[in-house]
Amino acid sequence: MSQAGDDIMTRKKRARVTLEQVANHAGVSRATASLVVRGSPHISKETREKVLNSMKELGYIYDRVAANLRSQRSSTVGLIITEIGNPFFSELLVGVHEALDKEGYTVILGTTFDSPSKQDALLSTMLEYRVGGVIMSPVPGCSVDMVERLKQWEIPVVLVAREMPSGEQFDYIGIDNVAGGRLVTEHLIQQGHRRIAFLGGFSGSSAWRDRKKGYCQAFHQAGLEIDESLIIEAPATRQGGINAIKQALQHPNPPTAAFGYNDIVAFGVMLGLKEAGMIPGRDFAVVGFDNIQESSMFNPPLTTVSAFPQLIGTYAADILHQRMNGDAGEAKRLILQPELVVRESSLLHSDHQF
Amino acid sequence: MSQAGDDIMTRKKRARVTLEQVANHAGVSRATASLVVRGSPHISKETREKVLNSMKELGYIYDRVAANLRSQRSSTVGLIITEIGNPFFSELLVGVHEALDKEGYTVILGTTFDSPSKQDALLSTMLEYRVGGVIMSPVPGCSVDMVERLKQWEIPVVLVAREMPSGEQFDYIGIDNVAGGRLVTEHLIQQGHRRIAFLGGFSGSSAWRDRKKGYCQAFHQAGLEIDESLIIEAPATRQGGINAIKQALQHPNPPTAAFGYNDIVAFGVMLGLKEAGMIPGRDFAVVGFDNIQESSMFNPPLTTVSAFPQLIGTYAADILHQRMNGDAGEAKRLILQPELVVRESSLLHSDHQF
DNA sequence: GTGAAAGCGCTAACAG
DNA sequence: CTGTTAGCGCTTTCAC
Repeated sequence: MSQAGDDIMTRKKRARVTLEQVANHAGVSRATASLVVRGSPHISKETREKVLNSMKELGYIYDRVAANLRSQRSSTVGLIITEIGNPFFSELLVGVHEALDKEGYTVILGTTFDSPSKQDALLSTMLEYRVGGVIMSPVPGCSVDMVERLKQWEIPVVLVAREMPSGEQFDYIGIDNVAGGRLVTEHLIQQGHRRIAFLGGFSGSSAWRDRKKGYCQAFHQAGLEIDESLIIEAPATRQGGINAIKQALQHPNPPTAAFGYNDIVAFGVMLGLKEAGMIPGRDFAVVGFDNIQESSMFNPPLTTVSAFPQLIGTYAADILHQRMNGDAGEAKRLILQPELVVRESSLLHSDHQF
Repeated sequence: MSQAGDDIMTRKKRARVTLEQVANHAGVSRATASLVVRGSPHISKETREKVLNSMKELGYIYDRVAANLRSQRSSTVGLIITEIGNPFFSELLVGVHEALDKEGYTVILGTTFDSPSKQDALLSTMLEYRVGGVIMSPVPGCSVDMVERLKQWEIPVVLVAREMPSGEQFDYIGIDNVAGGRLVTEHLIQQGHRRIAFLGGFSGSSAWRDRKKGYCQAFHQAGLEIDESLIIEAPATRQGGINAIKQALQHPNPPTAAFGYNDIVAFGVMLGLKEAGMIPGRDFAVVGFDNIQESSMFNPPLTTVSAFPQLIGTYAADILHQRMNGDAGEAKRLILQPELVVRESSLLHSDHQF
């Protein structure tokens, strides 16, 4: 449960200056010095300056660990994401970090790599470090048990980007994946496509299920039938996209367009097409999901749907901040509406620059 | 110096189970329970199990904050980078985080956005949180003073990617920017270019100065003269690249090729060229630096130099780990050799796929 | 092998 | 406004 593991620790040899030493040096009590450190207004100017001088002179360093222990508070928050490598999450991280930083919180980072046991371990660690709150993107198929433990200790939890089964009790910020899936698929149908593959990602994730739902809705609304064999699960990576499109192309009645679970998959799909001698955006339409920065820079530029990761992060941080300040209202749900961004990868009639 | 700021804190209402309660429940002393928690081998099997059962039953959570306070150790490390938005740093973060995680450390994250005062504040915060070590990429023009404070408290510091003036006392991991700059420039010269702009970045950063040095070396070795007016400083962003190339194109004797300070700048340069009606890779050669993931996906694919950010992160974490375990040897310098990656953006004679 | 007592550096509650 | 006293939850001697 704890495993101190002596080898991972560092012992400080030179003792720090303590508040007591500062107090002695300044000729006041520890309590007074403490008040000065914390900027209390009930301190006379002279005393304050005396103490501040002593602090400077002795090279005093405030010990937040001790202070937090005594006061039973915390100004750290945990951020748990699945993968920093994915730009969607690194942009989300930017939003969270920037907002929390502004409010004076310190961020402890954890990545699960989609492993439930890793996620549990991270949540434990965060509990052990007495974080004041947690922002997390749960791993697919994650059980509420562990996360409920946090709730039990009145540590607010804000979920981002992915929902959790029966996680209605938690605040959630995400985008409308159903609407996003529908937007993308409607666009492709409007471009004349009838056989549209849905590639990459796994059905374990709520985002996948919702995007697929939107995909299906668009088909139904257009009065078209869905060919389940064009829905191919694969890791949400570039390689996953490459493999998925290759499989799709071997279909006896192959698709003419593909909806990648996210932009990374879509990149893979385009690379796979090129390897197969096809030109994405001319011979085959591709769309993605997320609108990460590089999607506009790909060759050809990728049609996709904006998922506003940074904004999600900012909102999540704001809500967490409110919760940590005592807001005990009902669980909030903030669902951003995605926006279709049409680029060349899905416009087969267009001429490319190259 | 501390500014507790009541509003950023959260008070826990429900008290945690303490080790004392576990000890009582199990009918042993606090000290014994503590030994069990830490997996001491000097405990009888029965006692251990009794205690472990009580822990489970009561829902005990180890309090690392209290433990660290008492034992004067720390298993947290601080990671300070300039910007998470830049893929170079997010890949570096991946390397650091993965390696530290494996060793059981917890990472506190900070970003400076290249602001020296922000960097100082972050270092203070990390000190206040009693981090056991710090990995940082110093802001340009950063003074050693603040960082020396850490050294003074025997908190090991490992510098990554950027050096610090008179920072020889610190471990440093980075790439050979001089060699990288030379590689890139030699390549362009070999392609027949004589007027090569060096765009983006600021001379305040050691990486900039070194890359420029390499650029100059290549010119000298080829017996060519350098035109200082083709060296244009600008923010190391896409927009910076756009602006810099526009300025360069207005030169009475404009360049035929550009070396972007990093890949992001190079992307901007290519976008700027397109806006000016030129086609990068056909009318104008562009190379970057870093070889971030998206450089292979750009249109056209970008010639660049691999800077191995993730590897740098991994090495930095390893060295820090050694330091935190008492390795007090001389400051280490690990300089990775960059590798030229030739792609279409610099091969004017090649035919593109589009 | 286990227990008793002391104390890490700080803040809280109350006096004055 | 400032000082006194107690104690956060844990680890560390040092007994036995």
